[in-house]
Amino acid sequence: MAKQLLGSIELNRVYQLDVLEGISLIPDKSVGLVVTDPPYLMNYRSNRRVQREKFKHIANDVDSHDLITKYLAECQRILKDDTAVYVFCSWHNIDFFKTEFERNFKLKNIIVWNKNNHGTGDLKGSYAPKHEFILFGHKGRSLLREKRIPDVINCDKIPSAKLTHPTEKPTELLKLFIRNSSDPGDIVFDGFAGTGSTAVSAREEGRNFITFEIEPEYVEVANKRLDALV
Amino acid sequence: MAKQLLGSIELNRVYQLDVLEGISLIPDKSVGLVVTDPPYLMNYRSNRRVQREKFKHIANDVDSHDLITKYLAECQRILKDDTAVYVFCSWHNIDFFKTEFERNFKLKNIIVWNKNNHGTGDLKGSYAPKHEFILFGHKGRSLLREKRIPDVINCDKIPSAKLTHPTEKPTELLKLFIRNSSDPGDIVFDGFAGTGSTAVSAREEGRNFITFEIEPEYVEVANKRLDALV
DNA sequence: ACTACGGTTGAATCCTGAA
DNA sequence: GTTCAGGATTCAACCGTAG
Repeated sequence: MAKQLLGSIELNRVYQLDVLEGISLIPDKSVGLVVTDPPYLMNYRSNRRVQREKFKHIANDVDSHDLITKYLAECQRILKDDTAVYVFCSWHNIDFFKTEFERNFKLKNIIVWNKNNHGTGDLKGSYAPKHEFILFGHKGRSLLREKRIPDVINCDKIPSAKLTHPTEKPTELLKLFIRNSSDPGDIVFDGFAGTGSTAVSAREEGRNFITFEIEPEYVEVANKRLDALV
Repeated sequence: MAKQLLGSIELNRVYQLDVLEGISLIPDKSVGLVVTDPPYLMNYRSNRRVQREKFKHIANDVDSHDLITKYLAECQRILKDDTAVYVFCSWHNIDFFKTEFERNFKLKNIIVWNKNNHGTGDLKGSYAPKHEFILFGHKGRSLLREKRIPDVINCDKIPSAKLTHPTEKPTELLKLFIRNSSDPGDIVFDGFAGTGSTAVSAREEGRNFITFEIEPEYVEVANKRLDALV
């Protein structure tokens, strides 16, 4: 297949690049959808030694507020008019993420991803954590393609034995967002690619993608996942 | 039954009073739990004419940020040490409510109330609204009484034909919170009583309550609901 | 195609001890 | 004192296997 270019960026690759460096190469108003899972800024540390030893620490997971601010502004810049944005986050920093999101986009929903299992946490003093949030909004006005879906979505998380990244999101969920807010051939962007779940989802739904990931190990895994699709 | 007093406040009544006026009468560190459903600050107006004509406009529903700020500080003052707080809110102002909540309490969860039916809203451009949030936290450290419950709670909303107040919450949900974070005989506080759902729930769970409501019509309904219990 | 049962897990938090 | 890192702890829900 011939290489497709957008400015100096080649489509349908997982670039090993710092997110702000990479995104600066993308022209204004050129991508059709953003689906992204940035660091939650909560200094995540898995409870399980197996997980701790299996994965690197998550890059930029603390004190990266400024990175998120700049990232969202850049997402706004590169999106075409009348497009959609999906940003994963947890309740711990929902106030910060919502504020930054609303600087750039019209927030339409805080979607709740209701997971099958609940986590650990403060077992005696708190409810069992079972959800994550997805900020959903528009640049301009974007119509949903699928029939109406509620803002609480039940979706199994990936069994830990199959995880390739500590915070990997199910492609089932990502593909739902991609189908619902883009058309075949559109360019989907994710600046925090991890092991490429957004890229894989975009490919499987017949969309193009531009993705960056800073960790070389994850880039390698992402490319293997993509190669396995062909 | 003999009247019980807390300072100059009589327990187990729905007072027709401005919330800040009323709460100022409550002594420091005297109540055991706060479960409250303040105005969401979103200029609520039902889409349905039937609903619009059935209910008065919600008092204090816009430009009451300062009221919420003062209210939460007062809730902090009147709570005993090592107690819990539940504050309903919607995603539209979750950033403001979270910030104000965290000024006064340790936020432990953002509980998602997953309603059975979804609402209307922007049919083509947004996901169907199906949830509300409840900020849950501690003053000091409060242990939950029931076995572990996830932070996504499925609970039917009250059918609109049976609503006595436009934003009435199901007692099933309120009673769950009351059982989980207080003991029989404790005083449950709600400064935005509406038609007395928190009062009814507290009574049914064998707790005492202190509640205020500014709208005389709703106070009357609340008292009828309470009388019907005896 | 069922249920029963034991093993595993979790974007976590608490607690302890060191710096 | 205070912060910080690392190990221990916890249990409802899910998974796989066996019956």
